[in-house]
Formats: sequence, C-alpha cells, structure tokens
Amino acid sequence: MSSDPQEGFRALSDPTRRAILIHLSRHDMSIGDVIAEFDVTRGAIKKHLLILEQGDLISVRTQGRERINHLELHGMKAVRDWFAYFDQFWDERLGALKQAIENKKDDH
Amino acid sequence: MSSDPQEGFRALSDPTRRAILIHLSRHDMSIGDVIAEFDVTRGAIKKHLLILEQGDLISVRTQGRERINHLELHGMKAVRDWFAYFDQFWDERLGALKQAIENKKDDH
DNA sequence: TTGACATAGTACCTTTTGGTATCATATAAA
DNA sequence: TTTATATGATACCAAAAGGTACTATGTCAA
Repeated sequence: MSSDPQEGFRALSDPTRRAILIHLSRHDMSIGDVIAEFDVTRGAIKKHLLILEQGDLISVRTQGRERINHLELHGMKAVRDWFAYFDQFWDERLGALKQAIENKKDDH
Repeated sequence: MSSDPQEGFRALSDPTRRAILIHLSRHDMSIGDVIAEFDVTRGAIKKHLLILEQGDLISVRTQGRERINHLELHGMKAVRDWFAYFDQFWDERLGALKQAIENKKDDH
C-alpha cells in the first residue's frame, strides 16, 4: 500500500535539504533562487535537489532556461505512513487527534 | 520549544535502525536480542543503537551484565513536530487520521 | 575462583555523502 | 549572431557512515 520510505527518510536527514523544503513550501523556486538562500555552491545545491527529487519530496519542471522546483508531498506521505505505526505508543498525540476529529464532527 | 530534530532524522535514515525501533516497540530487548534479529555483527548493531540513543529514540539501562534497550519517543516527537508544519499542505491527511481513530474505537 | 557469557572498545576497511572547481550546453537578450 | 545568463555534467576531495575483526572488561554461575 504505502511505498518504501527509505528515499524520503534519506532526503530528510540533511538540514540543508529540510530548509530547502521549507522555502519551497512558500513558493516554487528556480535552482538559482534556492542557491541564493544558502552559502554553498551550485553543485552542492544541485545534488540536494536531486536527492529531494529521488525521495519524491519535490518535482522539477523546465520553464525556458530555468528549472522550477516544486514541493511534492508524495514522499512525505510515505514517511508519515511509517510514523503512523508509532501513534499507538503516543498517548498525548492520540488524545489531541481524537479531539481534533470530534471538533471536526461538530462542524457538520 | 521543540528540540532540534537533526539527530532524530539522522537516526531514522537507516533501514536497519528503523527495523530496530519496530522490534523495540513490541518489547524491550538486550543488545544480544537485537543482534539475533539481524544479519550483521555486534559492532554494527552497537553503533546503530548508539545513534538511536543520540537521537533520543531509545534509552538504555543496565540490568546485571545485560544492557536493555527501550523505545523512547522523545526524539520521535521532535521529528513529528517538524513534520507538523507540512500538515497545512496536506488535505488528504485528516481523512486518514479519522479512519485510524475509528479503527481504534473498534478495538474496545 | 575459575570459566562462560554479555557487552565495551579499538583499529581498520570500503562506500557514501556533502562539498568544491571546472568545463559544457541551452536559452534569452542586445 | 554574439553575449550574458541559467543550468548540466564531470572529476576530485575530505569526512562520515556502515561494516568487520579482534581485544578487553565486567558479571553470573558452578
């Protein structure tokens, strides 16, 4: 059912890549835009973007001579699904979720 | 408020370590118990357990000549908290959670 | 107290990772 | 059609990761 989270976990294990995801959550960015936000070379950023793409956390489309990076949550879902297993051991969270859903019910 | 998830993400990026966490979720295990479940040497497992401990995903207590490993969700919480930011981009999520809680209800 | 058992620690090896620098290619603009 | 811009690709490097083998230490049991 849920795909292998390995590439997603791998992609998320680096702080620069997580920061890139936060940026992309605000708006799509060209590679140049991303580079401007960090103090590393183009080569390094290019590799990070590739790993994020392999983890299905971003997608890339060509627009003229630019390459636009876009947040893609498919890989994130695989990771979240793996996490979901541990919810049963996490009382605090379950209570909060239950309440959230009770509240949701009231909206109808 | 929420602590740095880096060590947690790092610990979760390896499939063997994730598998160890699943095992520990069922019951505490000595290092020897963990080794018996995998096809690698004691040294390798020892390193994995150390990294899990650094990520606050497990705790270890001494019991006689054994060292008992126990699932510890503090590090997991740091990781989940980081994830929470992305919930706003994920519509689908609420439906899945609702279902999870419905299933939980049936167990009672 | 001696032997077996459970784990710790160290040294070492290979592959991966995160990074750089440099060169090549494609596209937009003058 | 040059020229500047945006990106791709390759080779290279140091450090980290994942693994092994071997030795040392602490503890239970006969």
